[in-house]
Amino acid sequence: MNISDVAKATGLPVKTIRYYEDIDLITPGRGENGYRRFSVQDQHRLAFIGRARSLGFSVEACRSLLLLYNDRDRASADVKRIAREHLAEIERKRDELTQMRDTLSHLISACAGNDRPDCPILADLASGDGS
Amino acid sequence: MNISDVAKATGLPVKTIRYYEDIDLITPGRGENGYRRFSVQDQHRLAFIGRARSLGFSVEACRSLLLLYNDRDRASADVKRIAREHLAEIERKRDELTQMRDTLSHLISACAGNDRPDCPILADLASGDGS
DNA sequence: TCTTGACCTTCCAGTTACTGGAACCCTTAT
DNA sequence: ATAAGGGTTCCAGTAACTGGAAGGTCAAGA
Repeated sequence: MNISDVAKATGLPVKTIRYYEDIDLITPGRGENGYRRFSVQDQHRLAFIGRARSLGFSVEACRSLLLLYNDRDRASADVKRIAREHLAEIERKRDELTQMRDTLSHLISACAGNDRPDCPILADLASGDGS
Repeated sequence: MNISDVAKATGLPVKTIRYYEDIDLITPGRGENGYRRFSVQDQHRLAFIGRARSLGFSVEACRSLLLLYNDRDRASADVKRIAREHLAEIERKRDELTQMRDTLSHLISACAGNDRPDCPILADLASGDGS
């Protein structure tokens, strides 16, 4: 399979797949013409990465997860630890966004949004009293 | 005021303040020794930026907000529009994180986390059936 | 006066995970 | 023969800093 076929199959952009090779997440073979040739394992690996990325795992976390995936002697505890750390980070970010959303929607609803200059949003940014 | 004083006053790192000068968000004066000298307005501007950033506004959005802030003829509608667009983006990201959190916490609770190799987290990443 | 330490300066490189584009080669069909 | 539509490499850019090196300045103490 050529790169665009795998791109279609995995939903990953061609550029991204080349990038993953660049950082040694995958090592597809090469044909005589120099084209990358993707095996079923390569595809599988890319799909794995794509799903891990869609869960927000960093590329380095994906690397660790792939190592564990290919390690028949792994302990599920190792996987769980990585996932837990990631979950904690997700929750931290989500809480941060929740806080932003609450503050911002509060300010937005207080703003007339007309052609007059007085604006509680700017007032808050200027004073920082958070009222 | 020197840069470290302003850093203390605004809570922004020294490096960040220099960076903001670099991208023309602020233009502090200079003393004879070449040191930056921050006026009260500079401080005010930096504090404004810091608060806008903490609400997740991009640096470019901060630039727009500062322009509106300094425009006595602004319409609050312009500010509100920027804030609304930003809020929509925040909500989109938050929803994405929520989705990730739900999936991930589901997988984590299904994983024994012991020294055995079988792991629903890896299984899901490999198969993508999302079960 | 000298020195020490804490400031300050600029400039360059690295971070994350791609993405766009240029310049060029290969294949297939007309 | 040529044109379209693959593929290749390499370089640069994104966002918003951050770290570090090399070096100038300032205030205080011996």
